[in-house]
This record gives sequence, C-alpha cells and structure tokens, in this order.
Amino acid sequence: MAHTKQKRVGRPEGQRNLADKILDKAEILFAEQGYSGTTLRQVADAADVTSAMTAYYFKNKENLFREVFTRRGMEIAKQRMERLDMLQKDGNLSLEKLVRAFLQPSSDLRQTDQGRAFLRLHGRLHMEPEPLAFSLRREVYDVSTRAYVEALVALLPVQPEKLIYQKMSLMVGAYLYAFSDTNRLKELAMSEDATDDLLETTVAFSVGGFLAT
Amino acid sequence: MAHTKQKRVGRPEGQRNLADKILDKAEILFAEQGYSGTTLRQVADAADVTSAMTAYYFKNKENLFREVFTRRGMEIAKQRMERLDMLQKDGNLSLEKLVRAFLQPSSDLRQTDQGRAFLRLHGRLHMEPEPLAFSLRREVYDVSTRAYVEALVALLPVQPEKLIYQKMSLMVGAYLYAFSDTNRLKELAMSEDATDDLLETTVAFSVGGFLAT
DNA sequence: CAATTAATTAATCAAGTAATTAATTTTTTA
DNA sequence: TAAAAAATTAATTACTTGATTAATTAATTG
Repeated sequence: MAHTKQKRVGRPEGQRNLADKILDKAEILFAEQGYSGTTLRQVADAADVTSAMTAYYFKNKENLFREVFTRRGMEIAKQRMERLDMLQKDGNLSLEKLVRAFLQPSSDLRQTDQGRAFLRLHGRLHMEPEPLAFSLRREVYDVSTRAYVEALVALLPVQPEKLIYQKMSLMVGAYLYAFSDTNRLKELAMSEDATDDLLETTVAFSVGGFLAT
Repeated sequence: MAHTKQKRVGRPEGQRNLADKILDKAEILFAEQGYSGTTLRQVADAADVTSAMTAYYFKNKENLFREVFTRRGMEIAKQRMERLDMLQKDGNLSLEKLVRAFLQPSSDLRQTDQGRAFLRLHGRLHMEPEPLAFSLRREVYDVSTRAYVEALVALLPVQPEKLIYQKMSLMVGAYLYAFSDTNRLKELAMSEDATDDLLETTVAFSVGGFLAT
C-alpha cells in the first residue's frame, strides 16, 4: 500500500490514471464507512496522492461520491434495460426471466472485490444524506425501474400497479441486503462456497413473492 | 423547538427526564443522518441541553448510539419471542402466522414518528461502523432470529437450513427497506392511506418467497 | 443542618476536516 | 521554441468535532 515511490512537486513524467484510482479507493472507503464516515484524506492516502488531487479531479466530497455511484450505477441500469429489451424482443417473457434480468447485473458484481464494494455502497445508499442519496437514486435508476414495473404489471394483470410497486420495493430491499455481504445471517450460517446460489435463491424468493396474493 | 426557558448554571429545581429526551432526539438524528453524520452537538441542541450532558448520561457517542438502538431493539426482540411462544403453545402454527409474528412488532412502530425513526435507524444499521453495528445486532437480535429460523426449518422440512437462512435474510432486507420510509418507490407511487397494507403485502411476499423452490 | 452527591452550564482543548492557494514541473499547443 | 495548459505537492485556512474540566446550584443523606 505504501508505495514509497519518489514524490516530486509538479507534473510527473509520463501519464497516470489518478482519477480512476481515486474513484476505486473512494468506492471501497465509502462502502466500508459511509459518506460522512469517510474523509477525503483517507481517500487521498489510499490512492497515494495529496488531498488536493481529490479537489482537482472531483471538486468536492459530494461530487466525488456522485461520480463513484453513477459510474457503476449507470452501467447496471444500462444492462438492466438491455436485458429487458432482449426479453421483450424475443417474446418469451416470463416472471422468472424478468426478475432474473433485473437482478443479474447486480449479482455479477459480486465476483470482484471492487464490485462487492459497490454493492455495499449501494445497499447503504439510503442512509446517506437525504438530498444526495435521493437525487442520485432517481438519476441513476428511475428509468429502468419504471420499465420493469410496467413489464411486471403487464405480466401480472390481476394485481394493481400499487401492489406491484410495493413488491418491487420489497425485492430491491431483499437483494440489496442479501448482496451486501454485511448481513450477519450470512456469516452466521452460510459457508463460503454456498454464496454462489444466492442469486438463484433471490430469484426464487422474489418470484414467489410476486405471485403470492 | 427553541424553548428559550431560563437557563441557569447548576442543578435545576424539580426533576427532569433528560436522559430519555436525549435518547429520543438522538434516535431521530441518527436515523436521519447516520452515526458519523450526526454530531453530539446536534443531539444536545435538539434536546436543549449542553453537549456535556450527553457525556454525563451516556459517556460517549458510541455508547449513546448503543443505548438508542438497544432500547427499542430489545423490545422488538422480546415481542417477537412472546409471539412465537404463544403460537407454539397454541399449536396451530402456520407459515403465515410465523412470518406475521416476526414482522408485526416492527410494523407497529410505523404508527409514531419516533417509531418510524427507529425503523430508519435499524434499516440503516448495517452501514454503520462495522464493529459497532455488528455487536449490536448480534446482541439484540440473535436469539430471537435463531428461534424463528428453527421454527421455519421445522415447518418447511424439505428446504435445507442453509436455504432457510438465506430466505430469512431476504425477508429481513425486504421489510427493513420497505418499512424505512426512505425508499423512493414508495414516495413515487404510494399514496398516504395505502401504507396501511404494507404489512399485509410484506407478509404475503415473504410467505410466497419461503414457499418457492 | 452540614456534608455529600446529583445535575447542570460555560469554557476550553487537542485533533481532525474540507477546501483553497501558491509554487513547481511536464506536456501540449501555436 | 516560447507560451499556455495540465498535473501535481506542500502549506495553510477557517471551521468542526468529541471529550474534558471547573464552577455552580439543588437534592439527599447522616
């Protein structure tokens, strides 16, 4: 971690990719400690730069958080839309396929440390300062979530839209909690290798939930 | 809020109940802003005392948080156990009754502002500093959660215990998210009066989830 | 009623914290 | 190649933060 590479004042030779490095480290720290609990100094130290660099690239702390979240969040939203579009083109839409399409992009992130950090960050987002978390989630997820709700309503015409929304909310809460690594049920009872079927369990649980009346 | 009541140095006449007042205000502030995002000064100001009072009654910030959480958390855990015991005595155990018994105490809290604050606080607990959140949840909820898992395993003998644990985790995530007031799906689509059947929806969703294979 | 204990405010401290600025060096542009 | 722009560190600023202490007043105890 302490690279102890000769540090000189001024623009260094060659080129680096400090912005991404700062984003990566910030993602991990925000995930572990939350927004308020993380200091720009910690981020700078982790990225092995001075704290002025965070300001140079990201202006201020709030903006850094936004960019950390949108970077990966936008990607998830995009993948969700692509999967939904494909399902709808193919015409063989089913509840299970729909639920799986929604959850798969998030589940995929569990394969890397950096991805798991984002999941934790996302799972914890609704505890961040209200205006920040609020506008971020709206900005990043609103369109795709609405699209899925519409598809669900079409697939389950017996249930009123309001109910579908509630269940959608329950599904989101369920997967965020379960994918976030920090829930204690997991470390209490799940062995390491058993985490692979978590997506399957979550899909089954959600499908069962949507079908229930 | 600004009571502007004559403040004098020294012990005041009569008696007050500042400890509870501090706990109440801290509960709301921790719920809104999280642990790191809340300062002891904010708590003291909200409770209309000096910040030294928080130290006098609660020693330090971490301990204040612990007492805020355990105060209500222990009550929920107790009620869950009582409801489970009653169901088991009566002998007419069903999956739906079990799920409802688990969720009812939390759902009841949604009737008051103070209770909703706790739900938010609890929903956000798994983002608080790891050692703190960890030991707190263990201390408060472990016993009752294990009891419910055992009951569920007995009721659904086809499903391995590991699976039941995963589903329990999904249910907890779902209800915490949905009961926490801050998820955006709700404010997007749910009218005020519609929130009353949230418990029913959550019970149905969870039961469907547990039954699904 | 005198001494002790409980409850409170005001003042303060040391350690962070986010953000800014000036100086410095390399790279790009004209 | 000279001037402008980009990328960086070191130093600093103004402000918070959690915690502690001393002084003060009321209540309790012996």
